[in-house]
Amino acid sequence: MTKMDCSIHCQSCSFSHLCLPVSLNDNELESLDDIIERKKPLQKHDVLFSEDTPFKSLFAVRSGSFKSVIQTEDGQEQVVGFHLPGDLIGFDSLNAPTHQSSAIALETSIVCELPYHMLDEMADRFPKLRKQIMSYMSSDIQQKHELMMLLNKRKAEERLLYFLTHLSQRYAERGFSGKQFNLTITRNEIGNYLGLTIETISRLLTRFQKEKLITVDGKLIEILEYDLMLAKSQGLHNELIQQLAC
Amino acid sequence: MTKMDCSIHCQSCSFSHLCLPVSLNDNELESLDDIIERKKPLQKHDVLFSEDTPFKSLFAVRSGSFKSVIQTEDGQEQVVGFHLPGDLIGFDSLNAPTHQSSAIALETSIVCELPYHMLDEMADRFPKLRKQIMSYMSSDIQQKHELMMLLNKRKAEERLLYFLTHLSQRYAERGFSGKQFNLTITRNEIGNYLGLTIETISRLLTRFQKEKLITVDGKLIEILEYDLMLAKSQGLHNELIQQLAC
DNA sequence: GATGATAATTGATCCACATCATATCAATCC
DNA sequence: GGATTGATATGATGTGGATCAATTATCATC
Repeated sequence: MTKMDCSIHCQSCSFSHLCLPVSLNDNELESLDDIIERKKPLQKHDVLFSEDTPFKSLFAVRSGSFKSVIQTEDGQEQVVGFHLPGDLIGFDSLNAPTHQSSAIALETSIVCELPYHMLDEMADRFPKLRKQIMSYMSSDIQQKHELMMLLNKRKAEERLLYFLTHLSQRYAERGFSGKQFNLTITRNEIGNYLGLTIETISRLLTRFQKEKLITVDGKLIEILEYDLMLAKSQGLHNELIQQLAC
Repeated sequence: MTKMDCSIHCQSCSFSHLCLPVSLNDNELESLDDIIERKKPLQKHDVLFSEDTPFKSLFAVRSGSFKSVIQTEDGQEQVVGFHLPGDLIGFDSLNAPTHQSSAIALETSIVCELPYHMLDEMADRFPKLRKQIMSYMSSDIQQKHELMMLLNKRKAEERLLYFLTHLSQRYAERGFSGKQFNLTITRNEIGNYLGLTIETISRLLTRFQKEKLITVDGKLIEILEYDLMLAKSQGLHNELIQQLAC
């Protein structure tokens, strides 16, 4: 509260309904707000933290977007997540000395830093905060299960359709347009995440456009047939998809 | 404490060092022990809970083993995890009305039931317990990241070698032999988990045996070349593997 | 020990996607 | 403006593992 007035607060953040504040009362929220450190903006490709960075904080995305990547033993990269405003980053490293993944800005972005020792201490005082954190982690685990299914059972077309509809949904939840958005990630990163090559992503985007499911203009994507795309992404048979179209 | 004396306790459990008790003092442990409900043994194929079951408890494996599976939209099954003694099951459902996966016994097994509302309440009184739970969930997330990498970047041979060495390691941690063990899972379930077909698993096991990496006798596996298998599972090139062998 | 049912092996064929090879396009920098 | 670099597109070819098919173990039950 002794900070400069120009600093930004949870109270004024348009994504607080998706973030830790969601379950806190005014009093609790103020305590949380007090421990949060606002950082200066990161530029595209800036590394928020890497696997060498000592684990000291979680981060909440205030604006922009990030990817999380892990390094394989043989030096390759695996994208394990994309983060939009309101998302929390760092849950994979709570019991480790250093971060267990790297977080890299996909565009100019702002994060809120949550020093973990303070958050940890607050979690003991505010049961609701603890529950909220555990709730996030639980959803995270559940989503990874779905992703396992996607990678194991779905073919290229279905994976990319899932990715696009899921992203659309996340944008919509945040008050952005879910129908039209700029990809802040490259086709390479999408492919890496989905276990496909850039060529496959490129070919599929072209095909989806021919099929009038989406329009593509460089990084600008427009979703034309959300319901149909969602159905197709779930491997539903064509007959069933026909029914849906009626 | 008013339970029958014949009931089993955390204090006498040989896997407590891997389970929630690990960070608790005697007093705390007793409180935890008090809320735990011991259940009668489950038989092979018994369902501990399914996706219809209201979420009321976490479960700790006391003996035996389980698989976790999720149902896809189109009715297929996806195995998302295997659980050995000391493991906790149910972290994917903390904020849901019902379980988000099913847990099925792979052999005769015993679980300890941890009623979640009581565990939740205890987590507020015992910071160490809370930290322990969050620590588990964090590791869980981290492991799923590794799994994503495995599914996206590794070919069939590497995936199965990872599975075998990882399983070997987990058995060893629990005081079982890591060199020789009975698979409680079918080749079908291994394939399902690793995104491969049963035929591929079968062929690879035969090949590994010819290459003198393992011996296979039905469900009995013997690990002959752990280090080599681990190196191969990480996609290290043959030259490098040669060096390791020297 | 006969009888199904379930799990595992093994071979032959096929195909979805990777890989390889170029070409195009946009952005940035002298 | 031309050169350079990184992202994208698209065609030709190859292959790892799926799929299909048939056989053989293994296990449970009466």
